[in-house]
Amino acid sequence: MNQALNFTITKKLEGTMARSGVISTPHGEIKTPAFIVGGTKATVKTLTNEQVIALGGQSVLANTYHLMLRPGAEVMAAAGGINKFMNWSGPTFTDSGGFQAFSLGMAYKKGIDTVSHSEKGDAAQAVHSSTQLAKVNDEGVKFQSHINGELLFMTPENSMEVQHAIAADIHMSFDEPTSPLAGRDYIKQAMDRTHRWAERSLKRHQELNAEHIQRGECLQALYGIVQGAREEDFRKESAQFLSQLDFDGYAIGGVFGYLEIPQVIQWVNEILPEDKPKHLLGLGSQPADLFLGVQYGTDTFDCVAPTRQARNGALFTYDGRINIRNARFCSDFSPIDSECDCYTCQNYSRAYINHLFRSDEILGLTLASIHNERFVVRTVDNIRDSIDDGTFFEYKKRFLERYYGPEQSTLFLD
RNA sequence: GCUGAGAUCGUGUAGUGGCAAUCACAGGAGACUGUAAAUCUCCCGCCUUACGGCUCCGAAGGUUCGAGUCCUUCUCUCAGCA
Repeated sequence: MNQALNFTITKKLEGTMARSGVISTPHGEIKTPAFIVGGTKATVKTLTNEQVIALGGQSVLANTYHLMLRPGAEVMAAAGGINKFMNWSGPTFTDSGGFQAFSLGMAYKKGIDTVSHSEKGDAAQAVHSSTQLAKVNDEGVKFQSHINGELLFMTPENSMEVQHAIAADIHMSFDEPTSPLAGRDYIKQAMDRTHRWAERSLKRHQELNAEHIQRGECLQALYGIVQGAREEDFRKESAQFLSQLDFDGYAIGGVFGYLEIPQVIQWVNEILPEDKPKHLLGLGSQPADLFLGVQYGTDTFDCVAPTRQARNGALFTYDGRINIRNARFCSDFSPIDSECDCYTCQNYSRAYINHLFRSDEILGLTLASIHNERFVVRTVDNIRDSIDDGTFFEYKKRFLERYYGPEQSTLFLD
């Protein structure tokens, strides 16, 4: 294919921004909407690729910052790219490392989560913190490695160079997400910087793709990242700015939760080119994210929460989330969810998984991860089907009312 | 039987004359959204929504202004010797 990426919309859901489609990459297709599996360090934590495929994972997303630190860009290049390195044959994404400017910067050890509107704990002191491992300036982000303290400097250019060494199918431009505590002045400053970095990312990306052509290699794709926090004018400005640049797709970044999804995503998706794929960065820790994201035009999601929460014992059921460690599951021999088709639910009981967690047995982490990841992957797959057969709103209502209960679910039903 | 060492929260411990309850484990619950994360937070003698109140260092006495701590006796445990 002489194009890095091809996106075909197969069905639009009337009266909404939702659509189903197919993203074609050199490593295969992604049927969208799709949940992209978190594979930060070129591994889906606790799972083999066979398990990821069995739970329906179409594509994985790795992280440039992490792989740059270890094993390093040279090893990734020498391995022949991430697909060969981790033995994954399907489509892949890499995040640019921009998010670590936030998670290792303003948010580092400060109890700032990606959703809250106000500080909790000692977050108020974050602004004056000297413990943060990332500092941003116009040129790039100065990181102190969270592994060994080594100093490194990431720029849009070297993020792209490392991403091309990793050689995923779809890259992200280098960006700066802002803290939920940031004021409008800083949000604007970071957004403008993100725009300049988008131009620099794109330029370096195009140079690197030209080299791929010369060597007869596959082209790689690049998404531009929209920022602007929860500010309507900034979000629209950001979408407008990035629309004029020749990206293969767009990602919506920043830190917000499901309550802001309808507004934030609608603002930008009404402006971004309709025929390009849209990725919602870091959202999908719970069903409301998925339904709202798709309804307002999201084609792909990635989120580490399903696997992280699984490792910490928080498991999805159609009736809401449970903590499998709770005493009440010690002698509960039913599956995590009796309607779930995952390997774990087909073969193991709540009591057994409770025992594995209490005993610190690593199989528990794997079984829990299979379940949670299958739950979100299947939910997005079912959402796609509901777009194709026109039953999206019925499905959404039935799912969310049961999951959140009649009162809370009214927050997402319109 | 003799000698010695011990007995503090469910368990193992810290505390060696001055408001008892440190640390760990076990236990109870919660959080987690582009992974710093098999992590973090809270509770964990009794009562109390909370504020706070009441207990409590094997048992009983004693010394002392004051004892988990010092003394006496007893009970139990462990080790060694018979």
